[in-house]
Amino acid sequence: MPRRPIEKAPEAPLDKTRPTSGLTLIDVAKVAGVSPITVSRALNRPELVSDLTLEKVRRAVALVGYIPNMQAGGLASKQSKLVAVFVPTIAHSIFSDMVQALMDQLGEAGYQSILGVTGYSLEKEESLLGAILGRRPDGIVLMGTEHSALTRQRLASSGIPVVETWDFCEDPIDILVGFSHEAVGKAVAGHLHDKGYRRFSVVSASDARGIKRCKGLVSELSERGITEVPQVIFTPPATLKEGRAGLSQLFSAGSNPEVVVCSSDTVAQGVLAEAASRGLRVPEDLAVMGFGDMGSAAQLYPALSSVRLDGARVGGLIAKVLLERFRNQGDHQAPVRIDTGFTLIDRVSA
Amino acid sequence: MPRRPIEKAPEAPLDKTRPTSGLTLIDVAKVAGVSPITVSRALNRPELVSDLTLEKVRRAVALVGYIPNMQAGGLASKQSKLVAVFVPTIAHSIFSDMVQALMDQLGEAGYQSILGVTGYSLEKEESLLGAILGRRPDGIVLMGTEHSALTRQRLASSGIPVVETWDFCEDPIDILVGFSHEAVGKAVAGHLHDKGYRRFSVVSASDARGIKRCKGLVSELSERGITEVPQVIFTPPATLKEGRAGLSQLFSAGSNPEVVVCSSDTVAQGVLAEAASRGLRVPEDLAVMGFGDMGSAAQLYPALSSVRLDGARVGGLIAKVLLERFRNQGDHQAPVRIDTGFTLIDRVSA
DNA sequence: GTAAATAATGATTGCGCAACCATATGTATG
DNA sequence: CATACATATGGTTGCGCAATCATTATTTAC
Repeated sequence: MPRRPIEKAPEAPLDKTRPTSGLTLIDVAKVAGVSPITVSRALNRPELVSDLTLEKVRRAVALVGYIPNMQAGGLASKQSKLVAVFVPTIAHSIFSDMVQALMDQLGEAGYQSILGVTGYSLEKEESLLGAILGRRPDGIVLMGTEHSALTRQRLASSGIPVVETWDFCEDPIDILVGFSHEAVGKAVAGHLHDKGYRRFSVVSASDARGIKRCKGLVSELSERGITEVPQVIFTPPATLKEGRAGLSQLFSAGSNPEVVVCSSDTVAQGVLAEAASRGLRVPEDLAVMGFGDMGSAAQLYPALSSVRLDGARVGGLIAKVLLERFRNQGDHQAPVRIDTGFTLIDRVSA
Repeated sequence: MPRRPIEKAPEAPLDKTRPTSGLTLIDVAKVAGVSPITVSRALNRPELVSDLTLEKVRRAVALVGYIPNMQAGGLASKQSKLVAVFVPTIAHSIFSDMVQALMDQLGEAGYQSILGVTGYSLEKEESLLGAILGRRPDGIVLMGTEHSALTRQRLASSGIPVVETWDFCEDPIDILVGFSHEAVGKAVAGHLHDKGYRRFSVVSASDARGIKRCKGLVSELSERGITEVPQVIFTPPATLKEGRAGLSQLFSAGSNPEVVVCSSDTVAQGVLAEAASRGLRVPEDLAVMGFGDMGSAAQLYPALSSVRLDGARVGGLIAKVLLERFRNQGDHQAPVRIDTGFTLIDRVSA
């Protein structure tokens, strides 16, 4: 192993700190007997290099165990190959299918994801953004369309492709891939009303999107002549516990609902559990409607009616749009607004 | 806003062609009227800079909206401030509390996390590692202690602090923070046996840790004279569906268990659902034991007995150990092996 | 009052890589 | 046979920053 004689420090301390990581293009180039830049090309644009050279380089890379330093590459090329993804939470989340699909597909294209957990707080989102912009991500994905003024301003002026998702609005920052929560609320109201339900109630988290769905529901019901909709609104995160407590609160407030519309399947599970513990039959005594159609909804007993969002599809769409943007950098980019829609899933519970 | 005319740059043309990302230390330095390196110091080691200068720099940073380029900083300082976290899945996962706590605490110390989703596959883990090592993370966190030979070799020779977690073994790569799954299996067996159960059965995912728990259970039962333990082993991911199917399979195979020990609370929920659909009373007709004590366990009806792992605490411990390592780089590092233990939670279901 | 220590700032260098341009070699075209 | 023209490779430069050393005020010690 060639030791580099340095002008000072004759007793160079054994660098046990960084064995493999000390390797550079130059080391590989020496072994392969080509110039460093040829090694770079062989790795990044192999079509520009002759088969013979390619083979030599590949052999050398494998021999010395070289792993390119993406920090250096990114600095030189101004591409980080990083996408920042902001989610409210990762625990038991309705977003996880979407995030997983997104990460998978970005990963296949050589992009890695850095996750920011905002805890449903716009302030947290803002401070996280400050930290993450330092990494110069090639793209940013945000849940929802509500952001602080500074967040919006920074994002807009950053020149980085931004995707807002899991909601819909008229004035997105950049790219929009999502669905209307008001429309979900209205659709649920219409569907349940058509099935004959009249005494509605809501147990919902107080996050922006839950509130929107609730408003949509109330508005549609009101058009159908129903104005009394008792609601229990709680602070996220949504857990079974909130669901159980929610139903209890409704009863103890004197409500006598036929159907409880919940802001998530998890909340609905809590309502189901509470109903079971009170000996209520579902849906005869009490109907329950979920949201999200997580895998569990179909498997519960009784099977939970819900609203399917197909997170994996949404995640895939986002990845596709982003990768498209990355490919045509500089070109004029047509604005992208995709409504991913939703599907009512009619099962036993409502 | 008091502007101080400095000896140079009277016509410093703020180039608005590049949004925010074009700004460098030099731009800030010009505005602040100091040298670039002083700006760097003011941001990274403010204690070395006079209050007056600090103020000038801060004002300039805010004025121009400068955000340091961490790629460049990392290249120069050989610190990425990045921690790679490998998880089998992020969806509805038992790991999410741990990951969230880990990310939170690392984030407070200025470290961001990059997530790798391995899908319970050692090959995927290996290929992801290849991609992620290119980022030169300052630390790596892995679920479990089973890894491919190449993964182990690469990690060991990378010189990067590695944490293996959520399991325990005798020969960790580097740092180990976890608990013994065999011990969990034995403890569950002992506990249920003491409560009087004799006809055991298992519904478990086939992941390495689930199998270990199963083995521990069987071994302890065998010491207590019980040799017949029907098992249903399925391929991850674990969902309610697997739980329902698992119980069905047990019955259709002619088993008549008193208690079903499950590899996760989610599976247990599935078993509960299947039991409910068959009109079985829990625990009178069939007892059910979960694993993980996710928030939902206590809220189910009937409340689910389980094994608590306290993921948040584990995540916090990992962050603490890692940050400690980062602080004392170069010094000799004592090996770290932490057994985080577990707690049996006795509720209604078993 | 001078030497020594401290505090505050600046100048230079190089981290590892890709963009850009320049330079060989061939290979078709008339 | 010369001009164009593609194919393959190398040289040089700079990305934005922090480490290292050098320098200048400012204070302290005796």
